Amino acid sequence: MSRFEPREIEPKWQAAWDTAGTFTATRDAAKPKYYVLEMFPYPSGRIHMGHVRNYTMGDVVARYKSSCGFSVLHPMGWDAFGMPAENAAMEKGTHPGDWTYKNIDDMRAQMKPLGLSIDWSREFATCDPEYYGQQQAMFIDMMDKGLVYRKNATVNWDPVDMTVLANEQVIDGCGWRSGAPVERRDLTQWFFKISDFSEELLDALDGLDNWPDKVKLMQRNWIGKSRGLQFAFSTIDAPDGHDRIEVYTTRPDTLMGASFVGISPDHPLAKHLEAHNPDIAAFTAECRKGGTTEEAIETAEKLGMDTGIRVRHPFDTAWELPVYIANFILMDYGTGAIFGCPAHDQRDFEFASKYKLPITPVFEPAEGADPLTEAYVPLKTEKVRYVRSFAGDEIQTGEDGVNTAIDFCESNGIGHGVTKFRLRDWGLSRQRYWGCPIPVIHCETCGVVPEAKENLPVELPKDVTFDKPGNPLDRHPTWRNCACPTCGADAQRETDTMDTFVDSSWYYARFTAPRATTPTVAEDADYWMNVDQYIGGIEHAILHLLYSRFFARAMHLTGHLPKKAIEPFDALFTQGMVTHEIYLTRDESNRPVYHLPEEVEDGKVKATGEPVQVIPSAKMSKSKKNVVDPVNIINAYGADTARWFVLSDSPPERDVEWTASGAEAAYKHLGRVWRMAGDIASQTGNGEGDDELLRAMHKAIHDVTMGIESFGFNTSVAKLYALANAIQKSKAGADTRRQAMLVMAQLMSPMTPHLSEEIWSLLGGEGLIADAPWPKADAAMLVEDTVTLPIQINGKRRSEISVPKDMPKEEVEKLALAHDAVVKALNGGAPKKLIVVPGRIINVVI
RNA sequence: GCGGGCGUGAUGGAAUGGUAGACAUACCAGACUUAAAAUCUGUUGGGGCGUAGCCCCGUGUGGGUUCGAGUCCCACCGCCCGCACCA
Repeated sequence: MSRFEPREIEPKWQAAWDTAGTFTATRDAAKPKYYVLEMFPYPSGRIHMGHVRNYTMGDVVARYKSSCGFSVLHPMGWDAFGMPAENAAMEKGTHPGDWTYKNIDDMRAQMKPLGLSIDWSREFATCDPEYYGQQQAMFIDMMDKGLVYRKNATVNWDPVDMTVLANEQVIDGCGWRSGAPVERRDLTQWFFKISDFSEELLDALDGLDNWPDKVKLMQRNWIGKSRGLQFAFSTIDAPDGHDRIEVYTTRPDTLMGASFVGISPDHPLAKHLEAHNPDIAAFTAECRKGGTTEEAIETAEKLGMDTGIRVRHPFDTAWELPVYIANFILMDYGTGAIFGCPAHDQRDFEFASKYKLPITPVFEPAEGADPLTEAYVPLKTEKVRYVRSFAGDEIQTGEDGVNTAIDFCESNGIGHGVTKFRLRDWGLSRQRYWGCPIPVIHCETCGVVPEAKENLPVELPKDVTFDKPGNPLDRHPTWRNCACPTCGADAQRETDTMDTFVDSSWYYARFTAPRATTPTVAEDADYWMNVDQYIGGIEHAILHLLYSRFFARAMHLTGHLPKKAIEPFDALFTQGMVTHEIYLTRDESNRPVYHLPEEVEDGKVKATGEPVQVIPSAKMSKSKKNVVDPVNIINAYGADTARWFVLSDSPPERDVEWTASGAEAAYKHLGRVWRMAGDIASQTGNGEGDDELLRAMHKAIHDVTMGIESFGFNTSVAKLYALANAIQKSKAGADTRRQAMLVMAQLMSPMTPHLSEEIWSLLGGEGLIADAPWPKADAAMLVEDTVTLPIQINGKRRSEISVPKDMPKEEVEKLALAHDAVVKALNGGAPKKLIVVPGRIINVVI
């Protein structure tokens, strides 16, 4: 018997699948369909272990569903627009398109040896004009439906490079290349009206039964529906046109604890004041330093400046409150102005403490709370006694208090109750080259008009330079010039391109008809949509998934998707990352020097013998050099080993740490299975314990199937280890062992398809294992005749008894009470309580 | 800062509120071998005792609910993800 040689087996079976067209997805009215999709990759040029894990999981589902009789669609494409291509262009002088397509070729070549059951005939890249042209057509349709508009929005501005920076390019408030402190600047930008769908996107989450609760919860909080009071403070000594400051609050019940009014540095009043007051201008300029992310704003030191303006409290016109400009107030949420109640809001508390503003409690503090060191913030459901309530000193829950306050204010003519959402419209403009051009034309007479559909795609010009920062489309000599599609006069193209999230918000629909000359084709979309199982990283829990949900709705409104597809992903699974230890040594100046895993052996750098410091498990990243290249693993052990390893041990939703010993172990196990199959192939004759082995086999069918169905691939793998052990130990006859081995090969086939095909053909299975129907467990073989029940005394396990499976509860109780350990513990007395959970446990309470 | 998640032996992990540690890794011991590798077999949460057995402790920390908690609730600690221009 020769050795287990994946390098011989794997290409052979991949060729066999190709020849047979095993994975070509076809519309088949006679079969139920199943659409499994993994989040498509960005073509960085190298696949990494995270890809291997993601696509292997999808492949397990795809192959399993195919065996179960579904017509499966399992496609692959490339999320190909984005900044890295432009960065490469700047650094290496290559064109972003050339760089991207080269990377795609490289990655496809790295991916194919994995033996994924992908229908490669449907492959596309989002930077293909055939794809983004259809996206432009949809953009125009969305304009027609009023889902697109322009408005000013704030961007990160690098004052040295004179360019817009992505959040990622802002490091500690400074531009990543220039190092200059970033400023916030307003630009006119394109927006999708996702906020029209706030309520709908929120409510529809309830119907997504096969999405993780955590993702739905994150989306709910992101959409952020709230009920509150909007009202105005009247100002004293404020400039003309600012005699009122509109405020939105979700806690109007704390209005009697107001101690100041805060406005955003971008509030119209602040902007008016800074134009006339150099001190205020200096302060707001200070506030505008740093990046635009909410994180940067919220974690910055809380700064405030008294404007000198005062407002009157709505319930007591003699009560005056100061108006502060504060850097933590967002212009994007509510009205850009708040009232501060330091006694019951921690952030207001810290602000009031810093600027020596009064702290006035509205309700009695909680037991043990110290109002001098922190705010008392009751839960919505918590009952509180109001001591300074305008609506009566009552005990009620916080939520009731809010509603009472809104009612009271409305009936007294102070504002009105409103519902607000935190969700903002989707700004899709990017001042960059390598993206889908926004198909719009600026005409002096007609204004901003969409490009005519017959002129699509608006293709990116190839002749561009990246020798200076900024958008090359802006400085291209001719591309911008065009004729107005409405009046024919000379006009100019929009040079903003689309956010790459737009590209990834509808690719799932495009896979159903990837070569069509319309965005989708009705009958294909009808047949294949929705995606039955979507798999990807938890980092996409909010933005990508929310945008896709919005886009599917927009596509339905514009006639590109059926109604049923407005929630495009029926089931979602979020998988964890692949991590690895980090190895580092220090150079002469004590700076860290990172080492690749293959350069390290026994805690020492192979080349120098220098001992390494080991930092436990971290996300694989190039800069930390803790990456394992799947290509090396496949070359050394084969694809089946890599696939088996990433499915073993760790639950799919959790991070998995790559270890060399784990990969070695996976390889050894597959070799063992292969040898067992070889042994069985040459065996004949009868043995003993056939029934026992068959029971183990049926139990494995049941357990492995359950594991796959519930995304418990690690437990399926464990059950397959158990079955391998059972077959190995069994003395059963040759036919039975062969039968068990064939079933094991089938159960393993979604995970290790090449080895499974090899065993299948070796033991005389019919056709390809990929085409064989999934085995069914015989229910009769799963039932045990007797069960062992643990006996607990006062909740602690003390003994156990074996009873027939169907023994009535009363008889089990009798047996339990007669049991030695129980009799001894009772010491002649009677138990306080006797709990018998049939088939589970007995608990005697004394 | 805000939102979400996770935490179990030396290690990865298993466990519809019901025998904690399945299955693996590592270690140790044995078989085979001149030897090593490979392979096969077995042991292994910690502590204790009168050691065929029995007892105590044990799922990040501290409380709570329950006949019974790794699992549910509250607080805390640590780590991870997201925060709207990274993909």
